[in-house]
Amino acid sequence: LGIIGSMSDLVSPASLSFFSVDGIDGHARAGQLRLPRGVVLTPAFMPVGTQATVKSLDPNDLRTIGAQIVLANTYHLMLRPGAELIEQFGGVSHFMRWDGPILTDSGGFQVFSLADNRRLSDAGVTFHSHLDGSRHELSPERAMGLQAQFGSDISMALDVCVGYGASEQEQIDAMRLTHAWLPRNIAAFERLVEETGHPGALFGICQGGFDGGRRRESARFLADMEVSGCAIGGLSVGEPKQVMADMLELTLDELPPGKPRYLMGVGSPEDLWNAVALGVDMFDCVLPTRVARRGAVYTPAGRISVGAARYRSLDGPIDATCDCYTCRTFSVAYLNHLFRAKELLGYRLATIHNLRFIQRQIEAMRESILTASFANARASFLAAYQSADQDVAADQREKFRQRRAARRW
RNA sequence: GUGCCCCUAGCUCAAUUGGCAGAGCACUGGUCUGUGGCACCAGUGGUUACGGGUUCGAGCCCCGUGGGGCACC
Repeated sequence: LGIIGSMSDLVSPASLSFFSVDGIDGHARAGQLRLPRGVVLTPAFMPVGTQATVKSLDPNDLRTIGAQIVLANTYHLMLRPGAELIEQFGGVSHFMRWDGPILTDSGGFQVFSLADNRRLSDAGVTFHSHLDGSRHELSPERAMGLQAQFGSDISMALDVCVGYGASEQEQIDAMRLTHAWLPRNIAAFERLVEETGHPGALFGICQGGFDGGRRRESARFLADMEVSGCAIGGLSVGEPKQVMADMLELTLDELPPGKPRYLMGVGSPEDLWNAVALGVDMFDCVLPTRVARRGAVYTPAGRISVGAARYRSLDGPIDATCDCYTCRTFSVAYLNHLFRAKELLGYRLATIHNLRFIQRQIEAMRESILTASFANARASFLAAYQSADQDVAADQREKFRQRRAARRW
């Protein structure tokens, strides 16, 4: 089949193993990740269920879509309903009746996105709840404890993320704290494994902002650490796509091939194809679910707004090649009606379609890697797929940033 | 029948002393990347009920017509 096989050793702990098969096309890899609650085939996309639910879907929907693992969020769940309650109910998986693996984000991203409301120190981060203003502290040790209470299959290290516009000093400080915290994340995690028998795995995160040298430095730092997987943080935070690709390539160059690489917060269909080509194994992103709730659905030709006037009376599915429940059952005209009427079913049907669309891309990538046809598959996808206008997106981001800054005064 | 009030974008309403006719919703297009998001960005849309008059200038003042509302006969 023209496959170059490479199998790395088990990466600790015993509950987690990873091996990958390198395709002959560039750096794309197909692999398998064993976790306490199941096996994840890579490349993998993790739907985001921040508050222990993928918005508008239930676990049956997720299974039908082909989701393998779901992401939940430490920051949100610690505030509501609280880690003690979730622990009483047997962890996030059992609480939400998703019997597959879950990954929990550490809250590091919220330190970034809630920037108005937090204070960083060497010890950790202090922030005020967006729900009731109450004060909370998050440290590497606490983040690990919470994620163990959540019963996470994969815990994420607490890191510090900065946006694209951040100053040189902010970028340096974020990396410094991320590095300082990583050994503490690991020590706390290992202590929990030993004391409570927590069966999950820990992924570390590298940062580095948008300086190539720092990106390499941070990736090398992470590469030497005793973690089960390596996450790339601080990308897809407002930078142009080429900048992200450049930073990603440098980073991957330094990461060990024997561990899964997780690109956090990505992405759009074209980003997934491009990042897999560079050697990424795992992704999560709110984009497919968020845009679905605004009536934007994916097709092989690009994203369309299903509520647009031109679809008012269109019969037939969103995408004739799609096998999802929505496409097999409903016309575009009906979806158009649901979005115009703001009916709840619209959110669910569009979310099902978008997640299935992404999952089918992921499956196509894996299949093409294993049959040594990834480069062709990627080229034909990208040739047909019209991606969203990045100039418009950047323009709007800038307007939003200015408005927010003005409000702050 | 008499008196008073009202008529401005598709809808609900602003418009300072007479001085560049606006907003929200709706409509049209777009954006969203480890989810403080049912959000955001932009755009179309006007003979200011109609006809006269005063004025450099009228949505605004005056006269008439039409339509609607309230009160009293």
